[in-house]
Amino acid sequence: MKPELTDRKLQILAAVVREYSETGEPVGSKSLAADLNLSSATIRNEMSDLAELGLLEQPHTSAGRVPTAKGYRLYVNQLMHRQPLSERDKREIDDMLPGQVEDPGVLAEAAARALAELTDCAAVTTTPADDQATVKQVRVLPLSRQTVVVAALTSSGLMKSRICLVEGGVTPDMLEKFIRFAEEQLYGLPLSDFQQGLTQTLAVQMGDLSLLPIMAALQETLASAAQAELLLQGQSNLLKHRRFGGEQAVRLLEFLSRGRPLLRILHHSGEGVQVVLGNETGEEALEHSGLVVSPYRVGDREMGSIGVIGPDRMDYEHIIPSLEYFAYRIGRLLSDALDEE
Amino acid sequence: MKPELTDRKLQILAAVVREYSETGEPVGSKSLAADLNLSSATIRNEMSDLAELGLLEQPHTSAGRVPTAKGYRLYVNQLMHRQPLSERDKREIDDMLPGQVEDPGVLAEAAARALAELTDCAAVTTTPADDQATVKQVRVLPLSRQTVVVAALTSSGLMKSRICLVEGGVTPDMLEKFIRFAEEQLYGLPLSDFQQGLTQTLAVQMGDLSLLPIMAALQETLASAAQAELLLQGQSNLLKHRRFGGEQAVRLLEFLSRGRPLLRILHHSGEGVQVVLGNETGEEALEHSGLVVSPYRVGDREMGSIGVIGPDRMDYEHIIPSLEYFAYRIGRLLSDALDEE
DNA sequence: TTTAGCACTCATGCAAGGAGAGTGCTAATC
DNA sequence: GATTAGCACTCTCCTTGCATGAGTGCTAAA
Repeated sequence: MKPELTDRKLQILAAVVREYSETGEPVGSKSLAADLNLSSATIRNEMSDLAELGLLEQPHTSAGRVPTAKGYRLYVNQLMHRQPLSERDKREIDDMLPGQVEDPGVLAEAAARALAELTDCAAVTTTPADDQATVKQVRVLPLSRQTVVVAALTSSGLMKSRICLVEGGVTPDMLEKFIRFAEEQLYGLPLSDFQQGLTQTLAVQMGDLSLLPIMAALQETLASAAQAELLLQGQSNLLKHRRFGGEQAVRLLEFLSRGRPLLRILHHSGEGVQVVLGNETGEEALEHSGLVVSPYRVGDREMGSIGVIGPDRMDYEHIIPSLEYFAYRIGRLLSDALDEE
Repeated sequence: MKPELTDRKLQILAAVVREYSETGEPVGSKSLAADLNLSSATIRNEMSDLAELGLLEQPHTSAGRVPTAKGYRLYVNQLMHRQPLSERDKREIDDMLPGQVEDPGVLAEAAARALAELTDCAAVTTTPADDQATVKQVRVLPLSRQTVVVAALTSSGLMKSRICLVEGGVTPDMLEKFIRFAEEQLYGLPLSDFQQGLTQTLAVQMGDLSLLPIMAALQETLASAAQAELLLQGQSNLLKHRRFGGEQAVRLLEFLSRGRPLLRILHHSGEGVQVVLGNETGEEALEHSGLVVSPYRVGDREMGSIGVIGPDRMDYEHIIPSLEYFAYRIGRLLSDALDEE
């Protein structure tokens, strides 16, 4: 039958996790004896119990102990206490971000770059995307004889555009008609309305099939405005961590560059800062790695995510508050740009 | 005194390069004997001469020979004959690229991704950027109480925008005034005029300092439109090549993500497809790697570059024609979008 | 319940030895 | 005079054996 999970056992687990995070080596009983005022033998007994509980494991018979995923999870959820960010740290982060948002994509990229540098891990952000945002402005600009550029601005401050080929050219008449239609019928509609191909319907409604290609381009533009893009930085940092050797590194980088599966993980994590252990995702490529993820929001609307990807034994106590601050700061900057309080 | 560089020596050099490219192992005299209808002893003599000429070298006394940078350069310049691309290959490439340009950035990214996948190396493209392109259209769209979005379209089909904070808000009057000014004074000017901060001058010319922030945003927008962006794909492919182990891989990836130095290399390479050997660049991070680079053009104007980054012993004979075709195709697609012939 | 002591288990590092690949040189051959 | 066969020599790489040391589990004493 299972041993009981006493308070002291938890303390020992925490100590093992901390030491293991620092050194990356299995931790033995002796190295903890001093810290905890107990003999190594006592600790050995306790560790043996912890192993039985599935919280620690041994790489081989005569090595020290290493926390299991379950052990780590327990630590992260209950044992860890976050190290608050100093004012200095905050200022450092502020300095790495733009003072105001000139372009949401640029902001997201700067944030990812800063976060990667700060944590020595890979960092990922999504560009702000909100399919509840609405169509704010639409413009159609002639580019060449047979092409126009369709541009759309959303209420979330995102500007997107598409080049659109119109066989036979475009007359000023057509443009005006299109713009009028857009103003009357489309302004204020949420982007989510444009995910599916309702182009046809709209074109018919417009009563002019020659505008179909422009309508199609506009729809694609709006659809893409609702789509979050993934910005990845600091992949090379991952290689520095001994944890990712050979095969594993290739798999991990390849996974990250695939984009979609990573997006899914970002979306599925909940409210505030979340720790996701690689093993828990079922993704083979994420073995031995961990993510710390947080959404950022404008007002009470989730606009995107920011996250750190590193070895599962990264320094959560420090990274979590940093990430939290990043998310807060990004939200703040975006809100400022949109005049929202 | 130096041995003469006979025809047969060149043949042997070529054979060494080819075999080395395939296997990555130093190549011995025996393995070439069969191919060239000579005894291994003869080849040994010749190889010894080639070593004296600085074209081959030995990792250690009793290993086979490896081409030096000089040897590789000679091979690339004179000995290699490109393998023409099959129609099938061309179609495959066509299928991986969009059928028409909807957005230049998307095209560049798709090309990089396709190229990386095809070559199993890293690939890089720059977004089209031409500082001789001109200002085609300018728009200012109100976003919120205190912000507007300044958008600009260039003659090269690039649409860029910036969010711009205007303390105190913006009146329709101001907007109209600004647009009129832009239409009259700025349309047709080359982007290169906006690289330096001539904002002040223009604002004074405009006679209304309250428009200064908008003018500044416009200038930044136009400056950024002249700036090529770097799109990198397939970094993880590099790790698969045994050539990049440990330290070297970190340095290389880190170098790539730095961006600027890579841009410099892309810009400095000449007319058509160029092979750049890492050693020749003086960049330590590029040791053991090679680049194949080509500009792509619209009309006779260079708009950007596309390149492959891999181990210096990559398969140039195949990669060069592929890259050439990519460059041709990108140029073609862009030309189509701009109605140029 | 805690601790000291001890036998036991493995990973790791190092030295020695053998196998194999490839060379350079010399002398024979075409 | 160029080419080739033969051979001694040099190095790397792999294997094996052995010593070392960290760490454990168990038992018996405190």
